[in-house]
Amino acid sequence: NPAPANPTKSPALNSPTMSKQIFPWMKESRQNTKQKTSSSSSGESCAGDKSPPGQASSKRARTAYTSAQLVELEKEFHFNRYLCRPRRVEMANLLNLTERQIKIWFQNRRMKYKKDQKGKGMMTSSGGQSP
Amino acid sequence: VMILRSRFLDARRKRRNFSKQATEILNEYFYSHLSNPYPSEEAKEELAKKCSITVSQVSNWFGNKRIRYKKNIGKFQEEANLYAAKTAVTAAHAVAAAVQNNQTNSP
DNA sequence: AGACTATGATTGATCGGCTT
DNA sequence: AAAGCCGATCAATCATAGTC
Repeated sequence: NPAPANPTKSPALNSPTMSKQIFPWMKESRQNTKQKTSSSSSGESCAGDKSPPGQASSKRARTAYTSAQLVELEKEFHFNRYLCRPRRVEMANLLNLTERQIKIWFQNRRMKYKKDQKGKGMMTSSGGQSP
Repeated sequence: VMILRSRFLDARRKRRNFSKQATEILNEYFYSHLSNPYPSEEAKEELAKKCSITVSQVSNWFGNKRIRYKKNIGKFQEEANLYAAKTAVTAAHAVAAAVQNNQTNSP
């Protein structure tokens, strides 16, 4: 989003009651930045991508994965941090999720793993307290 | 489906609110950069240090703040004005100091 | 004490950039 | 050219802390 050239660089806002604008980041609710002239289902290579009843928006509702699904995914992640294509297809069918969802889950899981590793690893010499 | 889906695997329990000063610092940054409240990695690190929290927590804070702010701008109007005025005063002091400094060692 | 709101954290999913 | 990965962000949701 080309930010509209900001004419007023540093205004000396004196009065405490004003200065509220609607900057670009406050708008657009995602999934809109790229308006191709024509609308079409995003090129998905995953089979089984059910289009929402009817049509309209691709609300991509936040699907809540079941604990069973998460357990399987977690188990697989412990085995391989990365998934090969065949295995992904297998899991997609097994867990009733799309290949895309499996792929995304592993990506997010890797990020989480990395973040966790960051937090650990630096303990001076103090133990945890517990009131 | 599967209500009470986990109960475990959820380590988000035992949360503690940030100190008043920390929130103060974060809000100061947020409102003084309202046109683009996306601190760089370096800025996040600096904020994290000043607030005595982690960089992730700084990221979470800005993420939540942005979403909640845009979701209901009106609700934050008061807060926005408060911090806008605060930073204006700070800026005024800076300018005053600069001017004085300029006068003392000028041609 | 209980309902309601504020707030930090988690996570499924998207966007843009870069690599293979 | 297409597919995958990464890093950052979004947006919905969870669970708890604070307020009245």
